[in-house]
Amino acid sequence: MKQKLESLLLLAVNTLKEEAILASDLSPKISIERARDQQYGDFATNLAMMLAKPAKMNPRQLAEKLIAAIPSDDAVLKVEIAGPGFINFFIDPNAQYQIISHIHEQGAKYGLSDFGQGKKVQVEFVSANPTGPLHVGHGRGAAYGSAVADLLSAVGFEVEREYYVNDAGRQMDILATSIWLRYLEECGEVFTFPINGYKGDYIREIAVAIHKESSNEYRHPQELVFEDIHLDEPQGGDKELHIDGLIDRAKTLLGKTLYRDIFQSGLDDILSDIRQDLSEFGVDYQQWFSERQLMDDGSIDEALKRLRDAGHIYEKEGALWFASSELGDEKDRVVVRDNGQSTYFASDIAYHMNKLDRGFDQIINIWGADHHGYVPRVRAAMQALGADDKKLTVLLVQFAVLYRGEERVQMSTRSGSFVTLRQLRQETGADAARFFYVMRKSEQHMDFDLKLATSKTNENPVFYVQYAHARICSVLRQLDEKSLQRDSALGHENLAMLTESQEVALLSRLARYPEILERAATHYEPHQLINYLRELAAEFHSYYNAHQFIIEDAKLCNARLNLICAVKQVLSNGLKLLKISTPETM
RNA sequence: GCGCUUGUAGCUCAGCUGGAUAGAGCAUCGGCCUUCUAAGCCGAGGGUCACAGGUUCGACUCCUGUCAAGCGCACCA
Repeated sequence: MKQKLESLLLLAVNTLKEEAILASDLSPKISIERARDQQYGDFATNLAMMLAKPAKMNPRQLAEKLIAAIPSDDAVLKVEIAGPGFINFFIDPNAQYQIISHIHEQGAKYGLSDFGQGKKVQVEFVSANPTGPLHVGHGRGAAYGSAVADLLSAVGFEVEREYYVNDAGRQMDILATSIWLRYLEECGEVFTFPINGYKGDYIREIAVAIHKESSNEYRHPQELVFEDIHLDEPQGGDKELHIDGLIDRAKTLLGKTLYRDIFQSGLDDILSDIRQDLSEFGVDYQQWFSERQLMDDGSIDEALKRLRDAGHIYEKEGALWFASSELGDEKDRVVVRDNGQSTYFASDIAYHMNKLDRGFDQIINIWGADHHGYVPRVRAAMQALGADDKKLTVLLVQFAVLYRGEERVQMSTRSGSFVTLRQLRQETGADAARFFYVMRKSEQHMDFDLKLATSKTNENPVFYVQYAHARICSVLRQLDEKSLQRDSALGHENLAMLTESQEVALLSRLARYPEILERAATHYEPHQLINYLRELAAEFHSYYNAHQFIIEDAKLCNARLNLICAVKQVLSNGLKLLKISTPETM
């Protein structure tokens, strides 16, 4: 419909050009909007106001001439000038009714499009370090990332969802060492657990499992373990030196193979937990990409070689530096430390090189907002690798600040004191959790009140939308109970009887769904879909309270049933896209 | 100090590429169940869109500055 109006307006503009009212070199961008209010018709354009200046005319006068030049069309009932010079279009309701049969024909496919033309898009999200279970902070990234991916795929992009597994580096060594120490405690060794170790219960569980399987294979007396280790912080030492000493001790006492065993069982255990957690949350990945693989298969060396060949690498103070400041970063970055170890950033360069090599048209990284300072250096790396950094989109998700009522909840993975995503799901249900996370713009700071979200009663808008769906199902059940049959053909013939204000509003709302999907997808804003569903539900509830559907007049009854079935279909399509359930009773 | 993000009703937030009288939910107040689920509906009150300039026919929206909040400025990941 929008396109139709656009072409009509274009014809009008051309006519005015021929009449020399408008300069012939003028090629205005015609924009058609949905009218905000029914009194302004269905669609509106600001074209006259845009052209007023170049045409040196009063906008309203120009609007009159434009309207006169618009060819008549069956679908357009009338065209009006309003306000400072808006041109409002009133669409023939008969044209609007078609949307209902269209929705019934399309069913679950209604709203999907091939807008993306099969372009390959990779969405990488969550990618939390596998050092512990996901907490509620990761939940937002998970819900947002998967919603963005699902939206893109709904509008015709070929989407690959990926989790980057940081299975290398110091944090993982701390994890392995923490597990080993807990294991030693299981064996009966007595010592003070390092302040910088991971203290969560899950560490002990992993240790217990290892102990059960292998008994004392990894055991060493604590005197040997702690001999000559730098003191921990409470003893007046340095917690970082203390833990690093213990890591080295674990590696030497255990040897490469046994240390790797512990490391690996910790990683496997936690990663499979994360995988299951996400899957239960409706988040599934096509790819789990290992950082260690990049190190092992020489990708990092290859990436650094490419940077060096392109002249972006130099040596200083025993370390290798990437000259990222020449490419928009605020300073240069170390890629290989003076001890010969490559940095996390070096892995990331290799990782993005790998992404580029896989031939994606678009790479989307979803990061926590605390990583925003990291964006320029990754862009710099992409440019240095000879790639177009426009292929990269980084979407930042602000942290959800947790409250329990008025009180702010402090969280730390290290100390093991945090609310896990799993706990949240169990308390609120996955539906409410997803809805809540995605309801807000991603870059908006978000207060997540656990008390509110876990209070299962009212207040949670997810119920509002689901309730609309359940109500429609209930109406259809009533038909059965009254031994009535829905006659959709009869309804179809009588759609023109739908003239109540709520009915007209619903028709226009239903027709908007595909536009909303496209906009939500291309702007990476799933909350727009949520808002749409809330509005659709609100209009339905309003309709429900104002009018009866199951009535004596079979024609009107079936017309209304066709309408609410279309509403049910769209609610269902939208909720399913967001991986939120569509209950038939509540 | 520099950078990124944010600032809209008492609270939590929407506001589509700049458009017509800035909207919802919660909270407050008043109505609606002998009729398809009251987890609902109808109505009322509540706003200097942080502040000050600028661009524009038109600014919550774009630009500049100020103020405030969060985050980031490692040879950590």
